[in-house]
Amino acid sequence: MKFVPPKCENCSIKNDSLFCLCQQEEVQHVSQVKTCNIYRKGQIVFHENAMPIGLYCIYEGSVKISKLNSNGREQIMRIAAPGDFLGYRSLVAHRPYSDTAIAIEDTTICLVPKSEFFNLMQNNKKFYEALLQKICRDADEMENKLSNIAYKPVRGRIAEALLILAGKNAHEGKEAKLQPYINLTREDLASLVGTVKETAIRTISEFKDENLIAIDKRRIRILNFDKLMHISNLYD
Amino acid sequence: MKFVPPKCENCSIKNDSLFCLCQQEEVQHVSQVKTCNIYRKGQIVFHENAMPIGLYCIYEGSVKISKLNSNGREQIMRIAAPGDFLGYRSLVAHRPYSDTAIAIEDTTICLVPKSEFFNLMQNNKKFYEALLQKICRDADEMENKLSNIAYKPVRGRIAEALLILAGKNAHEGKEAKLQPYINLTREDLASLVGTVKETAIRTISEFKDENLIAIDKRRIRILNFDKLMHISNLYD
DNA sequence: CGCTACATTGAATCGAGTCAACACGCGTGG
DNA sequence: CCACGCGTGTTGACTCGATTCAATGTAGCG
Repeated sequence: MKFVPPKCENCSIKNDSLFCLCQQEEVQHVSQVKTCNIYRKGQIVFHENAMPIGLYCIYEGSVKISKLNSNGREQIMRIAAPGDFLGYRSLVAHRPYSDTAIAIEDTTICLVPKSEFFNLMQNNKKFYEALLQKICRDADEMENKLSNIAYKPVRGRIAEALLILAGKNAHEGKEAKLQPYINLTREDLASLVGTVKETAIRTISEFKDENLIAIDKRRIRILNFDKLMHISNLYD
Repeated sequence: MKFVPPKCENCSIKNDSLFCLCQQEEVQHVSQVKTCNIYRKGQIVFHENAMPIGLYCIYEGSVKISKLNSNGREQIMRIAAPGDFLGYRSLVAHRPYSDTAIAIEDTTICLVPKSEFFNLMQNNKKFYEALLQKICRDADEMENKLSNIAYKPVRGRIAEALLILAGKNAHEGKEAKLQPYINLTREDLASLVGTVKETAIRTISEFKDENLIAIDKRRIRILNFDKLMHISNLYD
């Protein structure tokens, strides 16, 4: 679905993205060659094994990056929010996507063509290095997540996930903007921490009973960050 | 402990490493500025949170790259073999190590100083790109491992780990050299797949009973690759 | 209004972790 | 040369967190 987007140079989330490292004229050029789409809730942005055609940049909404295993179960790697790039790793490595990206609400996403992306990489050293460092940081986060799933009980993993989701949009150096509430299905939340819907629900109920979170209209709002933080660091 | 190593240009595992992308004179220069150490079994090569001082390249032996969680439990991320580089991600990102590297047998490792490494990165585009792609691939592998630990039962994870360990030294495009046998402690094997010693041992015994592997002197030799492959792809 | 997607709760089951005891092999020192 | 200790491997019994299965509730929407 087509959509008339703002110009990149005026884009409200430009400074939340890596584009904040680009020159005015670079951003203007990106703006000219980009395309912009609305993806409805549940719609696929790109699919595992497909070859990348460009760099996706989320303008509004959110996207889950996940992997389907041969069991048919979904493992969500991360939730991407406005200002986040998608698929840069596959793009940089000239490889097919290793994950699938699916909109979890109606989401507006811009697509910067591959060629333009590589132009930026080659001509803007800062941009290149920031990207490289982002990739390294991604790998580190993945390692942490791995270690967590292996050893941290579900209760701690859910607590951690809630904190991370609430603290979305924390970008390089900038203070995290806190989201007022978390709006993921229980199923997605479960898949994000590597468990099943029912277990996630039970844990959430516990948290509610303990007054750590509030639930209105299925959406989760965090009441007690400190306590959740503590639970998230407990190992049994 | 000091050790007189071969010159890099004559090093037998040069072509198993990313140095195969370097010019003769580049390799010679690396050889002049590198230092070489023997690490005894159990000795730490570098420690989580320390700042990198250079690039480690394994000449002989093997090293486990792991993370200690606050629970005191170790999660092994990967086992590195001759020709593998260590710590490049932290080096590239100018960040402290996110893991600890420990020799799991007596191991000879060369250290290329940071400055020399960055020289190579800047002057040799091929080397740079190969490194970048390696980092991307690492992240992909980590994702797979994550998804596995979340959903694959221990039996499948052990089967997979055995296959990977047996197929070490598979480098870009080259055919994997098969290791005759796997020589990890049960504890390390357990930590690699995210379980405990006892469970790993039980699974290994099962495999032995099913004639999928043989054990002599504690070391594991794979007898039936296909069947193990099949088990590794089973999800319950 | 009724369909559909999502959320919730209970009961039964099971995979895997924990605890404890013991076996084996190897190197050191008496 | 043997005894001892230590690191590692092995096995059994018990426990428990988490998944599975099944039934039911609730909200939003055409």
